[in-house]
Amino acid sequence: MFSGRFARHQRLLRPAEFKQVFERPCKISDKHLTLLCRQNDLPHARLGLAIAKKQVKTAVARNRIKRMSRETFREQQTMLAGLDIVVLARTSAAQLTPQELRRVLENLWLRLVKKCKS
RNA sequence: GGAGUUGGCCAGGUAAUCGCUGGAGAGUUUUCUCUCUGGAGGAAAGUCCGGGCUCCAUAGGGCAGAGUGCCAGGUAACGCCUGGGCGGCGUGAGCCGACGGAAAGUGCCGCAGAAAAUAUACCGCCGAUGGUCCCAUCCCCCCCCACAGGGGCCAGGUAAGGGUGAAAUGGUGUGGUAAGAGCGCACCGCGCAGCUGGUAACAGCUGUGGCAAGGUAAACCCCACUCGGAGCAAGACCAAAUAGGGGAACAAUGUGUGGCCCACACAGUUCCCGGGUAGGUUGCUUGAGGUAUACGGUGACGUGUAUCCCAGAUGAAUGAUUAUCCAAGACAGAACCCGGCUUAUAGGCCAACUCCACUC
Repeated sequence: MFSGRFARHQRLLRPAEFKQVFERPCKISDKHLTLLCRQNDLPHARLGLAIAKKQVKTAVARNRIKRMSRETFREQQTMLAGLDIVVLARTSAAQLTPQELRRVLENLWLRLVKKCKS
């Protein structure tokens, strides 16, 4: 499959970093997920996950969304370079199968690049 | 073979590629790269109990509050487990039970029912006894003596019966009576006493008492026993930036008090100290540990020996894709750690036992 890593510096780690993205976001969403993004001054992209317990009840479903987000991010990261992205889940996201989730995410990444890179 | 009961176990497999993360080693000694090796559960869940650990509080005792509640044992401890007793359910293997006290007191008991705690009213039964009235019979001039039927009403007797109800003042039978009643008796039940068995809960037997006047304590309550509070965001350590605190040194420095020096106060520069925020480290996985085996015990479990190290993340790792096999994959994701309980769960496997049918 794809080569491509997902190391520590490619994640949003601190509350302050999340706050930056939430403040002036470029927003993309469908009925399952919402993506927020913002330009950073780095040569690579960074991903943050904010899957609320209130929206997605079981830990298994939360993990599934997080893992799939990371995985698809890892595959698409070259075209996302220079962006800080936060993924938010809605209630319906818990019902998706892994295959559906993958399709939804890949679609969203493409829309995100179109909108926010320009 | 079918139906079932109990206990235990498993929880998709294999291969390739690309990732995440703990540890060890090497290179590089910011940090990254490479190699090897480990990486969710039976419930990790609910947070309902119990304990370890940490900090705080604490002479001792009482009250309040909460919990537990047949007996014995196991355990670090428990509301858990094991064995036993009693009661209930099942043809049976087995299963279920907050299972102390209602002659300390208070409260409550819908509907139905005569009546729901008061031994009495009501309906009903009887009317022997006492009173009264009527009819029949007998006698008749009157008196005395003997014999004497049926019925109504009243006084009164009665707790047997009254289709109800979860529950109605022991049950069944028999004697007894005007009708009845533990009023008497037999058996069963209950209370009390003794003896026997058992560590005990309790059981059995014998004797004795006519039986003492519902239920509810998961209603208050009484009795016995147990319990200090908060939780790993506990707690310990390191520690920027900024502001402020204390101390020391510096000086021909400035301002104020003063006529001036000295001195004092506030500023200045440098250094040190303690508190402490962001952030980081630690607590953090070797433990009431697992596996095997021997011995003790009905068993829960205990003791000895050997052997193994088996997740430790911190925006939070354990995944993705492809191929393939089959019976086509349920519930579900560690967050300081253990022991339980409860709840969710596609299926599959093993052992012991029970009932039914059939064959020999």
